Amino acid sequence: MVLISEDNIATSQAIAAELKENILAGKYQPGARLVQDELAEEFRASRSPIREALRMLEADGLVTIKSHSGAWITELDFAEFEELYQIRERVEPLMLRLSIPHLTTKLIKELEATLEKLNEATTVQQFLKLDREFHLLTYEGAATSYLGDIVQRMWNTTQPYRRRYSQILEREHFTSAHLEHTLLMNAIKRADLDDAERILFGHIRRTRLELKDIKE
Amino acid sequence: MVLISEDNIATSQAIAAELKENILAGKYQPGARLVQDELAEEFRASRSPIREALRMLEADGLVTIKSHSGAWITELDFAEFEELYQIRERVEPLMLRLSIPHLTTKLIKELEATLEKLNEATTVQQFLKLDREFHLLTYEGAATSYLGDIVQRMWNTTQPYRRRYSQILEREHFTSAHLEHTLLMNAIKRADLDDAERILFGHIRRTRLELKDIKE
DNA sequence: TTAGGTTCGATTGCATCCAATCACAACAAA
DNA sequence: TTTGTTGTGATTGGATGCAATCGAACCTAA
Repeated sequence: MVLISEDNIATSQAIAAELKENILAGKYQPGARLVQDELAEEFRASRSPIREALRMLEADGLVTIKSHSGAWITELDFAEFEELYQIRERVEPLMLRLSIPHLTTKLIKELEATLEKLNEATTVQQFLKLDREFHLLTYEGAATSYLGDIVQRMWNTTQPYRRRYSQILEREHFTSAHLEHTLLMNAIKRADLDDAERILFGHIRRTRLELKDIKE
Repeated sequence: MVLISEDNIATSQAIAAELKENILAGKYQPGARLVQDELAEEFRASRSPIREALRMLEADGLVTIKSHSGAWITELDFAEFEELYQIRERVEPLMLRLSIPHLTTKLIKELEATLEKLNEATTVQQFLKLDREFHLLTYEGAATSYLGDIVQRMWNTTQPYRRRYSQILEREHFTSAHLEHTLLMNAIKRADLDDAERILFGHIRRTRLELKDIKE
């Protein structure tokens, strides 16, 4: 009798998962080449599951495949980065709206704990990690099948760039973020859907514009 | 000297493209099983490119793969269908906004021609085909790298269901659509971004709600 | 009858080998 | 120099064979 249906994961999926971790952790630079043979050796597998894993990561937006040529860590120019933020502005408020009514008290406590740690973060590293954790937690209540994928994908592909750009952000940015996070938390606790949407929209939009300023 | 860089397409890509056409044309019912061996025979290829093609279609949302089990034409329950429409409401107005400023006069003429044909459509088949054509054309000016994929993906996966549900829509629905399309066309010609966004949002939303009514 | 276990055919997943393609360097011609 | 051509090594793409896995029918025992 099997209690937990462990869904016998294929090795291609395991490889994809591990590669994904590595990429998100910043092991590879955007634009870095991924050679099938090298990966095969690294993961002690043949090239077949590697190829499949690369296709999966392509679907996640982490890797870009060019036929007969190779695979690279996805690289964004600033226009693409900006585009992704514009999509986030539209899409994440919807996800938040769908999530809030189903947030359990346990999740809300978790959220508050994360927010507290986020406010005490001293390094940019910590800030980014906890910021991601906080926002994705606010979406936890949304039982979606597509929206969640889209949102995750955008957080994934923009990850290396958030890291890169955040280094040069002014202190002001972080205090604004801090205030907005607190407002968002309150709106969530009040279950005020419209207000929460509006705050989140503004939060993402402001970040986009500040990053754009840096670029110019 | 090669003038058109024909980007030597791998057979896996060709297979993916053809399969995609078939699926969108309704050759397979949602939920239909896709067996690798059968497809391999049909396309006179081995299973390797078939597997890759299936992964690509999975990324397009057209196919759902379950490990060690098989691939099926993606099937949506009504909740998922509704979710996709809610995403469309948020995302397509953005795409329209990014598109309008770059629409050439040639494209606008094409749009008007399509709209005219759309208004004269007599069968549901024709209506669906031209409706898709019209809307996707309005986005043609947007030079996006991600948004376009997302939007296309949603039109793709909901295609069989639009076909199914449209059969039972009231005449009223089509007259509303007709009016909204005309308003949209005018807003586009005026390059009135806000108005265009609003009309499109309402258009998608109304469709979603009418389809929901049918279901109940 | 029904719940649980077992077997077996069908199908997917992976490894290996060979073919196709590309990128780059070396060379030739203007 | 610059442009075009040709070869060659590295790498990806595809075919094939075998192993792993699933699920459904069949059996067994209560």
